[in-house]
Amino acid sequence: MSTKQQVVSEFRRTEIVDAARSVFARKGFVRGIMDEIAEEAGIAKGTIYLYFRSKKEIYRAVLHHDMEFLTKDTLERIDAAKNLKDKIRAFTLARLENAEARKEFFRIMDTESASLSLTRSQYRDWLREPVLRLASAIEDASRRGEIRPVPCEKAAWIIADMTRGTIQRRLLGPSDTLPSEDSAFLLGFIWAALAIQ
Amino acid sequence: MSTKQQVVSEFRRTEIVDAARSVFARKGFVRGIMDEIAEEAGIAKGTIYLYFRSKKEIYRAVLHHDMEFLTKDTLERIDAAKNLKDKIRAFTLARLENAEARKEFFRIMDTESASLSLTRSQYRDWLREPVLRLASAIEDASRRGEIRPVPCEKAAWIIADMTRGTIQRRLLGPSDTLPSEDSAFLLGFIWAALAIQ
DNA sequence: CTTCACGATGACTATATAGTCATTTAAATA
DNA sequence: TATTTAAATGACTATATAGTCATCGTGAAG
Repeated sequence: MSTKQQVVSEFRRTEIVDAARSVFARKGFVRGIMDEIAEEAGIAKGTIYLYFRSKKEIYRAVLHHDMEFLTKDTLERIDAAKNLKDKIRAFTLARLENAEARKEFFRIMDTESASLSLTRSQYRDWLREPVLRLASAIEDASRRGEIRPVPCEKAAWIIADMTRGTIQRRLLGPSDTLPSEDSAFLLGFIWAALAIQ
Repeated sequence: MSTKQQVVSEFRRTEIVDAARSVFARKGFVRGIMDEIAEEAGIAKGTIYLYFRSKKEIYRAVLHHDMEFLTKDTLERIDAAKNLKDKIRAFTLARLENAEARKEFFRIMDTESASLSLTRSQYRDWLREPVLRLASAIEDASRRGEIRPVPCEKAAWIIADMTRGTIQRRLLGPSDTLPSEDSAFLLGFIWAALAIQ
């Protein structure tokens, strides 16, 4: 296959995935119908099936692409931070800012679930890596006596819970706070819980 | 309408709601089909439509009934507790224990979402009342100087977030901890964050 | 015992939509 | 330019399932 064809093919796939993301965010998996995705992508329905086997495959492509990015970004930011406090801030801020920049994707994650075997438990799998990274940072800090001793994995998970909840509340309506403000509040709460004294 | 008929009618409705809860918990709203609900209830499909207008109405009946109970139970337990610490424990424990006792319902809440206009934002509406009750308890304690000053509503919401996340983790697989243990961990974390010093 | 009333039934209909494929259109090649 | 090859199209098919309704069965009333 020539390079040019590959480029065109990749372009079509991206077009379709973008349209699908928009439609799924508005309607969910079941009510997001192929005709609408085709219309939004500006192509005929049959064309979609030249690039994807099924509706499920498109859905997976959307989630996989966006999750890959989010996970990568979160991990990089955690790793770039030097101390635990900054790593926690990095985690929350990465999630909050990405949610702001990619509302459609987060709306799918927030809203959608059971439509496929995918998603809810799949979501946890994606989340696991960043959370475990946070957990080991907590463990290190705990061992060094920088924070009080806590079950590090449990602590990491509830940090993720608070962050997700905050994001969901932001998605519900136009929020009057910046991601950085929400992140600061979370960090304040979490750090108070972890700090010695 | 005679009392006897009312009793029979109420019995049928309960039968149907119970079957529907079980089916929806396993399959979700879309894939939970009426034939299966009828079979599980041990009646013909047509009979269902003598007691409910539509599939949506059954779904709503399930959620409404169970949510009503959960909200009531949570509020009662919060109100029964005297001090803030006990109120927070009451909140988390009420949710965790109910999740344990009514896995099917919580599985619907956890899993399902976009299928209807209902559910995700509906869920927040139901949650709001207990959370606000918690928020005002936090405000009282804060004013009395029993805890350090915090934005009470935000704090209440993230307590709810942590609780929900913990429940969802429990639902994913058989958990090796008791609800009371998870509640204790959450309370320890939260109290450390709120306590003075 | 016969008739009536009404809840129960399940085969059937109406509808929505994922996925197909014969045909058309455009691009590449000779 | 003519021919071949591939991509794009959208009307169509196949299927799933929510909801209907003519019919049946049963218990109560007369």
